[in-house]
Amino acid sequence: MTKKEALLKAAKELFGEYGFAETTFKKISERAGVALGLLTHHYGNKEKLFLAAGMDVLNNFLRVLTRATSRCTTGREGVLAFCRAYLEFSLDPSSYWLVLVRCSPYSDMKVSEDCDIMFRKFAEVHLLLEEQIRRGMEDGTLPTLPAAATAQVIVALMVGANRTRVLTPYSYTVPHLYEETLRFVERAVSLPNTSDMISPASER
Amino acid sequence: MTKKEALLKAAKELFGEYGFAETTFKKISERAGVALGLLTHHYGNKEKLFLAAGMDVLNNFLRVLTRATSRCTTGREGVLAFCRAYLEFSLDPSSYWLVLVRCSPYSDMKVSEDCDIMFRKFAEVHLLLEEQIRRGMEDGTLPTLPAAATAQVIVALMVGANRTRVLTPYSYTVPHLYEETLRFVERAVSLPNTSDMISPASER
DNA sequence: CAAAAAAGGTTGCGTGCACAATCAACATTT
DNA sequence: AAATGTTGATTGTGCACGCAACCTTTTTTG
Repeated sequence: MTKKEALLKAAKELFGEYGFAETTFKKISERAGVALGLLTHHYGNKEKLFLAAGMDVLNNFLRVLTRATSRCTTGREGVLAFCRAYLEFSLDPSSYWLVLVRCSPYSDMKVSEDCDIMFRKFAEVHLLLEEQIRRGMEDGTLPTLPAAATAQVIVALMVGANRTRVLTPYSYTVPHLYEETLRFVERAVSLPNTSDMISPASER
Repeated sequence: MTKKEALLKAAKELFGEYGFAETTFKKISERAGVALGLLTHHYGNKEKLFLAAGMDVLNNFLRVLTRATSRCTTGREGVLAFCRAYLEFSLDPSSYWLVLVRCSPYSDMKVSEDCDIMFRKFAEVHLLLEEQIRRGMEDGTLPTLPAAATAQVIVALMVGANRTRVLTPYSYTVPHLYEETLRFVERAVSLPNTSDMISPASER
């Protein structure tokens, strides 16, 4: 591992633990075991460093989601696989997901122009889910829905469930929040079962 | 308005605009039009000031939610009124909702023991929704659901939808996100309509 | 190939600034 | 005359970032 990589790793750890404002150059360089000056040399300034860390996490995230959905045979399965992969990723410590929860252009940091590439990346996440929804409407596993809006609602639910789980003290959270979240999505995108006794015949 | 109140108002404005870290004593006292020293005199330190601001917002929030749900005649209506009131409150600039979105023990700030009263207040919000769900299961307007978990999921959806709407640049958000969010909830808590052609007779 | 030179990586101390919090003096109210 | 409210200059701290010196690797050149 090069020193540049060690710095990025340390940055991901610390941004996730302490948030943007409370993470200092000193802490990062110490945890990475390199000289303080290397930070500005490699990454310019603190904001750019954060951007590098955040984009790294986001790229892995998108890769995982893409892989998870590509394995599904129906649109409905794709949607549920998307949600499952989202929540699973956020629980994996090695994903450094906390970086995006704690800092991010969403709360802590002032949104600069550079941040736009993060939003664009997030837009790709939405688009991926949107595709699954469209697919589900075509293959008949999902009801007729406004695809883009529904995708955004589902992602919003993932965001909220994740924040609740990760940032709220344990004693205030319900035991099986994620499982219940998935069931909630399933119900919200279930087919109207008016033709309950007809459709089972359509199995191949 | 006393100077103490002016300070709290300015604090709510600025915490919401800039977040905790980027809001300074100087900015606050200038916007409030009072001397800098009054801040520590009245509120002790920055964290306590934030706590005062956040709790003020939270108390109004809980009051609004309570009023909105108390007017409903069924549990299902209560749940939907809760959601509508939640989202509406978050859009009202005079509610200073952004304080809780931008700072909050959820992201920016380090969680101290003092923050616990905020979590307890939030727990009351969950409890309020949970009551509506229980009521709906009793009066038959909602299906059988795990009340506490479902309440937490719905609040999570509110959190996420709100963050998407408020923190994401306009160009990346879908036009009617909130309306679609409400429809999503309606579908997720709808009664199984297996007895579609029987129940319409049960109208009074 | 060796010597020289350039380029890039690495060091940690120095600098200047922005900030939270203090404080002593002054004003107003009780 | 005591208590409480109000002032803003001052203080000390912690920080991001600059910088000059040093080390290591690659490139150039006779």
